[in-house]
Parts: sequence; structure tokens; C-alpha cells
Amino acid sequence: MKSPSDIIIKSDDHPKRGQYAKRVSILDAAAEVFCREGFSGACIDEIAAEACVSRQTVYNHYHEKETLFTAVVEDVMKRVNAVLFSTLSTFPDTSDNLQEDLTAFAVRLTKNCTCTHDGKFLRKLVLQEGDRYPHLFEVWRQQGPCKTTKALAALFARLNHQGVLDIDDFDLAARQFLALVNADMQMVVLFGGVLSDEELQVSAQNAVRTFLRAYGHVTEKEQGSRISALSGV
Amino acid sequence: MKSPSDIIIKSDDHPKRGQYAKRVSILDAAAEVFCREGFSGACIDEIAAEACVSRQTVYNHYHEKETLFTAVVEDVMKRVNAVLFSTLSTFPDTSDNLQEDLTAFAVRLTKNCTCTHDGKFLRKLVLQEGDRYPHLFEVWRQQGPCKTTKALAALFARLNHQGVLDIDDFDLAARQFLALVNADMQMVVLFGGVLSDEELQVSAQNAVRTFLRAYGHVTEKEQGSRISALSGV
DNA sequence: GTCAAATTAGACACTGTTGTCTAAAACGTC
DNA sequence: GACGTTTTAGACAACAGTGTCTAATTTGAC
Repeated sequence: MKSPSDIIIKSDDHPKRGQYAKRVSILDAAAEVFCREGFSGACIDEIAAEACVSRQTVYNHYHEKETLFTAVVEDVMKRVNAVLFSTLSTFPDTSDNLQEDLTAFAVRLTKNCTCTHDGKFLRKLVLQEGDRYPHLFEVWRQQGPCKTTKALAALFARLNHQGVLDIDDFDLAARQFLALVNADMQMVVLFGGVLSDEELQVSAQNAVRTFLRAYGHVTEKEQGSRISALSGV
Repeated sequence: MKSPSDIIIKSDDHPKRGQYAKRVSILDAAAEVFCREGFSGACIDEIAAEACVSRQTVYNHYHEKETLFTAVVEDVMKRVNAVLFSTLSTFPDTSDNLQEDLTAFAVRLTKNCTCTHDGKFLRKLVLQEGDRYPHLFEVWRQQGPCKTTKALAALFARLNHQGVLDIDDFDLAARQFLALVNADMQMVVLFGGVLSDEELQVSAQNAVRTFLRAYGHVTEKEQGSRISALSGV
């Protein structure tokens, strides 16, 4: 009915051809179904259908459900981590307009990492199957979130050195920055809600304002009043 | 083999007898299995075995798997919300020793609500099956977390009125307080890790310290140094 | 002790899923 | 255009889980 050249045009940017295209297609579909149904609830037939591929093809590439699952998880983790570190590299390196720069950074963080399809998938997965595959997720945690905190801590240390921040425990500051940035996400994202760009902006602004109130150097005390005017939503 | 009076002594405090005992036993076992395996992965036979009850008894009480599942969720939600509000009622009402009082409150919050078995279960459940039962969880969210934030906001407003805090948006402050308190929990709790009492204490201390730095009234500036000495771990 | 209600083990039909196997078709590379 | 590889649809066995039914047993209240 459908020729394969139709099939590979799924929702991907550059439709790769041949065997590789199938792999990607299967991986994407599997991610979708695993995320929606959980491991036990997901059924290979459904995945095959969603990937526009026969069931046998799925079994050709990944011998069994378990293999497919771990492949999907590793794939998503790799993507998420890549985006995470690429976003981290946009951390402001100048200290003028710190409030605005940090806010923009926080927005990027939420938009690229937290509120992403992959992001939600991974969060769901970790919680859902973390107990069953401790090693799989522990490795990711070390390479991802833990490294992120360390990197962020180093970046804050730099700002501290420049004299614009007053932090004694950089690691703690990093964790708290992330917590504040995600403060409004938790509940909304959990329920599939989507925040508008404006809401994202306000949320990030609030997070950064509080962060800078706690850690901003005393000389910048005029910030407090300035930003409270901005966040009038 | 086993007499029912043996069975009901599971891990409960006061072993209720008769029909009610079975219901409780089933509900507990089901919560355990649903949490471990997810809805699709959970099997009635396993639940029945874990509850020391025949499969038929499960079907007598809850006609089908779906019914049992929603019953379990509602049960856990009720318990979690009850503990949540009972903990909220212990919010400090005097403003001397605010740092210590708030820290103790934060510890109670994490110990009673976040790091609980029920707490983790609910978080897992919301993420896992939230899409499938939007109404179920939306009601809970309104009655639980949303109300919590409102209540906490009101409590902060009271402290603000007493002049010990300098908050302009109480609701935001409440959300950020919760975010800071949970900053260290997220990753650890996700992976089934358990924080020691000491770690819990330090984490709460750090959260409150940052919160008060951001929102504490300027006159209390000596707090910053005092607490940083405390949190030397 | 009696009796109604609840519980039990086990068998049962039914459905859905996994993973294998086949033969036919489509592919891509030369 | 020929040939080896990949994909496909469909049938298939094996299995696991749901939900029903039955007949025997146990329970608790009187």
C-alpha cells in the first residue's frame, strides 16, 4: 500500500533512508508508546503500527521488548543530556544585566530541557522503571543531573569571583537555582499542562529575582524593587 | 492453613477484624503492587497473594481491576492530604527563632509528606496514570497541593504582617518555599534513596536560610552569618 | 449449635501479547 | 535487469492475565 519512501516521512526533519530510517522510526514510536502506556502496557504491535513498520521488523532490530526498551531509554537520555549541556553553555558570562541574562538562561533551561517531550518522557521513565533498571538510570543521573549541578556551580563560582554574587556553597546554590526555576513547573508539567511563553518568562523572572535577593551582592540591592515592578503579572 | 486472625496482622497498627480488615489488607497490597508494577503490570493474583486473600475475595470487594485501582488511589490521596494539612497546622505562629522554627517545620514537611511511602507512591502514580485519569488527579491537585500553597501563603502573610518577613507575593513565596525545601529531595527520592535525619535537617536549614535571605526582613540580617555557621556539613 | 454471609481453592473460557516462522514482495546495489 | 538483503503480512504456539463460576469451608453473630 504505502511505499517506504512515504513511511520515513514521519515527523522527522531529514528523512533518512533505508535500514537506519527504520531504526529511528521504531525508536521514536517506541518512546511514544512506552511513555504513554508504561513498559508492561506497551505492546509491540502498537509500536510497530505507530512506526509504520511490520512487527517482524521490530524484532529484527531489537530481539525482544526488553532490548527495545533499554535502547529507547538510552536514546532519549543521550538526547536530553546533549540539549542540557548545550543549554548550559549559554550561561551568561558577563555580569551586567545579570537579572535579565539569568532570566533568559532560566527560560532556555525550562524550554529546552524541562518542558520538552523528551524531558517529560525521561522524568516519567525514571520514576516508573527506575527501580527495575537501577544501573541504567544511575549512570544517567551521574552523567546528567549531577554533572549539571557541578557545571552550574562552577559557573556561579565565576560570577562570585567577579564580585556580583555572594555565595558560600556553590553546589547548594546551583541546586537551589534549579529548584527555584522549576518551582512552577512541577505541578503543571506533571499534568501535561503547557506554560505559555509569557508564563515561562514570568516564572523564570520570579525564580531569578528570589535567587538574586538571596545570593546577589549587597551593593545590588536596588534590584529588588526594580524587578518587582517587572513581575507585575 | 492460616486462620484469618493471623492474616490481618500485616503491618498495621490495630488489626481490624472481619470484612473491613480484608478491605484494608487488599487496599494496602494493591497499593504496593500497583506502585511497583504500574497499572498494566500489576496482576490481581499477585495482589491477592500479597494481601493473603483469595483472588475471588478481591473481586467480591472491587468488581474489577479498574475499580480497585481508583479505590487505591483515592485511599492514598486521602491519607496524604490528611497528613499534609495536619503538618501544615504545625506552622510556627511566633516569630522569635524564625530560622529554627521554619527549619523544624520544613523537616516535618519532608518527613511526613515528601519522603513517605505514600508520598512516593502518589508522585509515581500521578506521573504514571495522570493522563489516563485526568479527573481523578485534577480533583486531588485542587484539594491537595493547590490548597496547600494557598494555606502556606496565608501563613506567610501572617508572618509578613508581624513584620518579620518582606514578601510582596505570598503565593509565589509559598511555592518557592516548597521548591527550596524539596530541592535536595527530587533526585534522591526519585531513585528510592533515603535521606538520614541529619541530611534532612541540613537540607531544610539550607532551604530556610536561602528563603529568609530572600524574604527575611532587612533588620534580621545577622541571621545569614549565624546560620551559615550551623550548616557546616 | 445454628445459620447466613463471607471466604476459599480450583477450574474455566476468553482475550491479548510475546516471540517464531513462513513465503512473498520490495529494496538497493552492482 | 539480476541478486542478496530487508521488509512484509499472516499464521502460529505458548503463555499470562482477567473475570466468572462452583462447591466446600470458615467466619461471626445470635
